Amino acid sequence: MFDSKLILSEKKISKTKFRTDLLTLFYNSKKSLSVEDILIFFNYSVNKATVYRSLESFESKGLIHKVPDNYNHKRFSICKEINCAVNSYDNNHGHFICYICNQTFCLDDMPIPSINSIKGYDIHELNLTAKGYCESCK
Amino acid sequence: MFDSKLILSEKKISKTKFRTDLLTLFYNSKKSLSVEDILIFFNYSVNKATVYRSLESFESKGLIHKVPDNYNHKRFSICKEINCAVNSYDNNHGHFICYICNQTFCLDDMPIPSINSIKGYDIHELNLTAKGYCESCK
DNA sequence: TTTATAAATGCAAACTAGTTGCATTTTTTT
DNA sequence: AAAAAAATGCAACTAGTTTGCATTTATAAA
Repeated sequence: MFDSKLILSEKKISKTKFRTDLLTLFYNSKKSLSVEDILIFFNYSVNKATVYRSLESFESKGLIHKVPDNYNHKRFSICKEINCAVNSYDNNHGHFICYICNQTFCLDDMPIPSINSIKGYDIHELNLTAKGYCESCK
Repeated sequence: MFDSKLILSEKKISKTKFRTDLLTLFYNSKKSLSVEDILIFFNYSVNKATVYRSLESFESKGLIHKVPDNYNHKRFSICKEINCAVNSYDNNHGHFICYICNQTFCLDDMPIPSINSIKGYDIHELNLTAKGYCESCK
């Protein structure tokens, strides 16, 4: 299992009640989370600026990674790897966004092809995003 | 060559001076265009609301297609196919965004693998976006 | 060509996600 | 227990985008 407080310690992030609960929420959630999802979960008892700042902290320490979102809003998933690539979409796998529920899923089974360059472009990152109907919505 | 007025007629879009010039700009541009790019080109002589509404019109008629943007701003390219998939990124090819100039290029040479489903997800669209350094910036 | 109908435009105001400054509180370090 | 550092709440702000409405321009009908 995971121990949110221990993980926050290791990453040198202050163990406030909110950040501990937020990290636990990420570990327990099978879904990616938007700022709105988080505010709803905490019944708007936390300030949105705090949410944004916590997410930025978690992301910069490699605890969570950005995932694409149908509305181009900020959305994150827990990193399955110990240390995620910082400040970019996790580039190990593709993502899937459902037309109906707008949920973003990590497709661990869909590895991204490794292409280093094409027609003169020097490629450093490659993101693969699928859209359609997820298991519960189709 | 192309005839912007004829194309607007075919798509049943009013042939105003601005829309004709805008479509011509798209046809002449090797680059994708953001709202800001367009405002600059027209020296801010057109209202931004008009730009947004024209882009929406062009996109819904399949004349232009959305491309990914480093800042999540609206950005479009002319459709090379006669009828683009409406209201989505053109899904025939990948896109490349340059770290330096933030320009988005269509990678016609990078076809997107055809995957219909994976692990229970019903895939209807697949977008591939690369980032790195473009020819002029590297 | 004139008339009427529909679509496009400009402007200002509104909307919304996200950010920032600052005073206060909480956590960590010593 | 005291000092230093980090996190929080709040309000104000930013910037891209959208909307309502009156006016102008383009299209279709007579």
